[in-house]
Amino acid sequence: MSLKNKINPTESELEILQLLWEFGPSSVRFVNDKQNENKEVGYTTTLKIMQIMADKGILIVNKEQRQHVYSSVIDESETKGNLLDGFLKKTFSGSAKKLVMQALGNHNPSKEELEEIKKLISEIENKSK
Amino acid sequence: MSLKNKINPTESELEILQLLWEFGPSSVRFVNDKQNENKEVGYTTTLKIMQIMADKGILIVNKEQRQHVYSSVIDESETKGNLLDGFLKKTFSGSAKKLVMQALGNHNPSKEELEEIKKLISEIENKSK
DNA sequence: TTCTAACTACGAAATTATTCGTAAATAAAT
DNA sequence: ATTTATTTACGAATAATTTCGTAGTTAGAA
Repeated sequence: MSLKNKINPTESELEILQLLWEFGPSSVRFVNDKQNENKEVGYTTTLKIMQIMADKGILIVNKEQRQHVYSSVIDESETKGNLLDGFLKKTFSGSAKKLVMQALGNHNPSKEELEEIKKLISEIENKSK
Repeated sequence: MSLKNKINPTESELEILQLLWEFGPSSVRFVNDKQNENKEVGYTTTLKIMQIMADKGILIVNKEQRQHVYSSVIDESETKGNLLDGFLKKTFSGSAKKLVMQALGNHNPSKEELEEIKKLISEIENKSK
């Protein structure tokens, strides 16, 4: 994909994407059940949004069975990268540093998390040598 | 402020807040001019949103002069922290680590940024000793 | 076969956020 | 003093997203 097709899922679209990324291709029923573990969401609401996503080309549908099976077409980390980018611009004037520092400062990361991050930093440093 | 008043500015509210945080108490005209350096925004649009924000208690207005002067009531880093929190939940299942790693991985931070982040990490590590 | 339950299709209502037009008030300029 | 420009007030139009009701269809159970 050469020219970026900047996909910006809405909030409820993202919610559904997260489930499809985690559990793979799923029926509306399955997705709706998962959503209802957290908060009440009407079945037809989930259906409608998944249909809209399919229209937009974010999902593809397999209609061979009566229970249609939906799968995500878009890549998880690419999409999250885009979302992060937008959030970064809007909230931290595009500075990853500011965001990272706010994230680290606010969230009391565990020793293990810090270790992983330090590891990642040295990897990045080594790559650019 | 004891019980969190979870303030969630919308996108255009945040845009205005950023300006008020940077430049301090300002008139609608000033804010609107700043906005128009980037993109066209109607004057009454800016006015309306700032009035709404004042209604919500996000801004306070000084009406002594004809040009009302608006100031932010909410704290910059607290608000950004809240926004980050929400974004984190929605997009990275609340894991600051995932987000930080995505941010660092995606944004080719400069050597200086990495240094600052490492410094911050050691500060956090020392604090918890 | 007939009844019932589950599913899709569809459109409209509700919600939230944003934009804009117009009127009224005030100050500044001529 | 009259005109002109700037500002606030207000409500309505627009837009985007989400929710929901209802009808029609299909599959499975009785």
